[in-house]
Amino acid sequence: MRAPVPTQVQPSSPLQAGARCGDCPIRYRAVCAQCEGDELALLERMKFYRSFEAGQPIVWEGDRMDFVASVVSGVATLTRTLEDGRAQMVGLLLPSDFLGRPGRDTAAYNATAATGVVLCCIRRGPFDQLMQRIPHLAHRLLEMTLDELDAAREWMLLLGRKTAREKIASFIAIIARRQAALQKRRPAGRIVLELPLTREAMAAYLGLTIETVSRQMTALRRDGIIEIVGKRGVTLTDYARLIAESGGTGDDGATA
Amino acid sequence: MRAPVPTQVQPSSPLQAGARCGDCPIRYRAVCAQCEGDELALLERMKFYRSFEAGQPIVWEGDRMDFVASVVSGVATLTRTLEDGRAQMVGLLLPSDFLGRPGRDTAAYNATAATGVVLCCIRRGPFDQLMQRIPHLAHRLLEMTLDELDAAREWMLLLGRKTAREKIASFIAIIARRQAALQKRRPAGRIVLELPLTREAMAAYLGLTIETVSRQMTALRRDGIIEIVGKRGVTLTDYARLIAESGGTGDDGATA
DNA sequence: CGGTACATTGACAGTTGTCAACTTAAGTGG
DNA sequence: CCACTTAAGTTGACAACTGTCAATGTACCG
Repeated sequence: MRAPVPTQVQPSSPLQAGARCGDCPIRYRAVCAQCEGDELALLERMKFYRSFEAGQPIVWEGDRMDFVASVVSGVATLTRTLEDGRAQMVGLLLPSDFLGRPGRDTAAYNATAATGVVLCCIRRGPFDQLMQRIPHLAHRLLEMTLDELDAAREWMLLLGRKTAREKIASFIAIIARRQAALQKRRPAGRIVLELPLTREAMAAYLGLTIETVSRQMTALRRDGIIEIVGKRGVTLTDYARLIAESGGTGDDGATA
Repeated sequence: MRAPVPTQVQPSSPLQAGARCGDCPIRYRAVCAQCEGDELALLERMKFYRSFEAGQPIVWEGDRMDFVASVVSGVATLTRTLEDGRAQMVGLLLPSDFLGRPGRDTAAYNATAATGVVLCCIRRGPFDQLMQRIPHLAHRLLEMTLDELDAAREWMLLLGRKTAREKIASFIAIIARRQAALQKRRPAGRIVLELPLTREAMAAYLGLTIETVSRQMTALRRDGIIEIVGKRGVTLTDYARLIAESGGTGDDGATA
């Protein structure tokens, strides 16, 4: 969760600095999805990119946050912490997901780059104004927020009622579905995956300890449900079997 | 969770059928809060009330839902269920909270009246159109949805990381805060409460069993943190002491 | 080819769930 | 108004699951 290497890269990106919105990989899924023409041009002038290495903090709970952002690539996590240090992940941000809250100037969560992450940022003040002027923006953000709320509720079901084994199976299924969606396929049969989270982050996601995550991964492997490749690699022998282990209600509920 | 008595009251209300929006108790907190004049008049013509007795289902997961609604009075719950019947509450709707999702025609959750409930309803089709025409509506709904998302994330922290004792203390604190807020006070010192949920519903809220809820309530009483009155009554001897038992991060995170 | 962070495994303890019996609060009808 | 009925809540004994603490193993970096 902490910067793994002292390589303190400053989070301003040289890469794709001048990339056109039209070429953006998240063009039709992000908060700007419904914007066209003038609206998009406005956004295009205001946007700037920031990059983060795996493990780097993006913002810390309580910090001033003077921008909002869309995840362009990579995976970021939102985490909430109890006074004594117990931490629970409360958001998993994938490409096109939105970070920050319009009208709020301090971060409510710890945001961390789980993998290398590129954000498309806009200063909060100007963005708040755009929200007033461009109904498409507000409308799309509402839609995305409602989706996130659905996902959070699915996640609550997992946290409150699933066993450790079901939690692990559910998590792997979520990653499998997401990966299939990127390739515009339905998940089925044998699937090769790369988990975007460490065991520690998985534990934070699932409300478990690292050790329990590890043991249940081993148990699923022993039972022939999955194969484990390196630290991050997982191969499903049969997607349907994994789903059967996940405790049901596995419709989709994954996004955020 | 099921209708406690066979008194099958049909959920159409005789009460306040013609109540004016101007007199509405949730006028300045509900989705219509920012509407005035013409906008409010539009809503006023379209609204209708429905009442439910404690224990009655409002809508069932997968059912067609042809209206959206605001809770005018009482408490409703949203619940998600696993195939084998394990149930987790995922939403607690208090007066002014919104029920239903614009643009979605089937319910995603089981909604149940925890107490007697009055809903102010609008048919979904017309409401969706109003969302386009009245920016205030969409703006307020976004704001409310973002608040609900925050609350859901606080709830996830509770579900994933708090002990049974902390969960109970947190829940009582949430109810105490809400009640204090209604009376425009800060919660402090000795407080007399009525819990709006049965032990079963509390268990569903907290990701526990009834028995564990009961045991922890007893433990808090034995330790002098609370007094238990009838089935629903609780008296806090000292709000600060309760908070100390709740595991921290008790800022607010309660609403939905 | 090490070094190091990450991951796995084991032994044990503690918390919560399960099953069952019992108690109490509240509502109903005599 | 009280006894009765019934659902809701409590308590106990025990089992199971997950967490804790500690040691060991192993991918992946330079």
